[in-house]
Amino acid sequence: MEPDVKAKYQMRARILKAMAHPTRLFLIDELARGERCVCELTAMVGADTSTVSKHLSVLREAGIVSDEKRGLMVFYSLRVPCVTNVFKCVEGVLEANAAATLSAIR
Amino acid sequence: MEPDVKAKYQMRARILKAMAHPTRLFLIDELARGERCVCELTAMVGADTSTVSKHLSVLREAGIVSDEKRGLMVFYSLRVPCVTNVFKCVEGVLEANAAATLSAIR
DNA sequence: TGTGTATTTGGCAGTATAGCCAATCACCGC
DNA sequence: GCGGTGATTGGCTATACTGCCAAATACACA
Repeated sequence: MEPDVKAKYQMRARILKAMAHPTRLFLIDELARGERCVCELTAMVGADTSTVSKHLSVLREAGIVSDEKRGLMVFYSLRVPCVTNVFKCVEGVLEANAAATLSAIR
Repeated sequence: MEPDVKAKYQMRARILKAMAHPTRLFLIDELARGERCVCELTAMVGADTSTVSKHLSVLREAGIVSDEKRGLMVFYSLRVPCVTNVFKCVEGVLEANAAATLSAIR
């Protein structure tokens, strides 16, 4: 693989890696519904504030979400709407897997 | 997060995690063009055969690719075509990032 | 049966990631 | 300015991933 091609796939992988975590997928899904502050998200996730904050910063550094400080609170929102399309595909894989398992049993 | 909701996101994350690696993205992209044997892919990637084989098994276990042995060689192919749609979204994020960087400079 | 080729598996060392706690920073109201 | 609240950062340990080498497996053909 040539260096420039490799760089291209590294950039793509960086984005996907940022998404590839259960908590971060949940955060994306929730932010697809509208902006949320860290406190709300922390309550939903049920983990330490610092943990959620770090997950959000991973998503921010990947350019998937953006943050905006208003008073004491920081509000996060989805920056790229199509991210939810990724979910459709992922669920397509899951369905295909389920179908394959089903036909294997039969 | 309730256990069943958590499980849902863990499954999704498993699929994305399988994709989130430069070499594996390259393999997916190449397999989108048609089936390839391990030897071909190894030559293209330029890594050890064992390394490529392990990457392929990660994709297989996630249900993204399927393998078929014919003679000495094993041919891999994309099992779910929509995976390439994910790329479009990822590139959308990359473009948005680039645009943001650009406007920051100006 | 034996040799050679294609692929997988086991094992190891280096690196990265996750999640908690503690400490710090940023901002508001008093 | 001061205390209080929301969020981020630093640091630590446990866990997972990567990529190579070496060994094992699977198959074809002589």
